Amino acid sequence: MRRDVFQAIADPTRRAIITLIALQAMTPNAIAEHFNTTRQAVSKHLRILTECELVKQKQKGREIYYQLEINKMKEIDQWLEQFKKIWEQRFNQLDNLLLTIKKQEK
Amino acid sequence: MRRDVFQAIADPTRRAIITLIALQAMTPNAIAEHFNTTRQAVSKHLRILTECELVKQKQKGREIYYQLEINKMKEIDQWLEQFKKIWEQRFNQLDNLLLTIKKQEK
DNA sequence: AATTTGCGAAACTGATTGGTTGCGTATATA
DNA sequence: TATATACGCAACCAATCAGTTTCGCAAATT
Repeated sequence: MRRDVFQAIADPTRRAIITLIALQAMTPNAIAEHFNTTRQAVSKHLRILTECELVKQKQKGREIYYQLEINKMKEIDQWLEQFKKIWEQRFNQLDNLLLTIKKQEK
Repeated sequence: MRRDVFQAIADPTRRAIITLIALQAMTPNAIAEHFNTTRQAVSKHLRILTECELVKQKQKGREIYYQLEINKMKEIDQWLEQFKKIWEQRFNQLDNLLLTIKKQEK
């Protein structure tokens, strides 16, 4: 089963959860109250986020706090790196890609 | 139906296609030859990529070249911005988030 | 000790997805 | 003009997914 960071952030609810717990670890119930959804639904999202190591659990009595593994978010940034090179290059210099396409078009 | 950039890059094949056409516009057949898949499968991915405006078509006779809309990739970067602030802050200063959690733990 | 609360896990369901096959159309070539 | 090629689109199928319901367990409260 594919379960990586990109799969994790594909879902808007999961992105909202990530943003929510980025600054403050929270329990599934607390997260669910922020959206219009049930604890179980949130719990499922959290499981996916945990599986791909975007989120970490912290047991505190019978409560479980979920906190963002911010370092994992860097993976997305690293993947974007290759495109950043392209768009920065375009900003600074002649647009080589368009030139290539123009040539193909004769 | 949710069809945004994040949904688009969730699929590994689509990420590969994006990387492939980033520097060089290509036809569906040419793309398919790069992977072990059929033109139709690639075509479906391209349709999704087109729908969320990550990719643009360029008709050239009976061939259709697909080219990456690199500007759209910036949207992902913009979303990451909020987390970049956090991880840079952590690198430079005291880790406020962990402090908060520690406090919660008494 | 009994009840409530917070939670994960499993079972189920309807929606969505990725991929294949087949068809129709337009361009190129013979 | 007949054939081959490049392609999009629609139909189909098996796999997966998101969300709900139900259950059981463990910690907290009474």
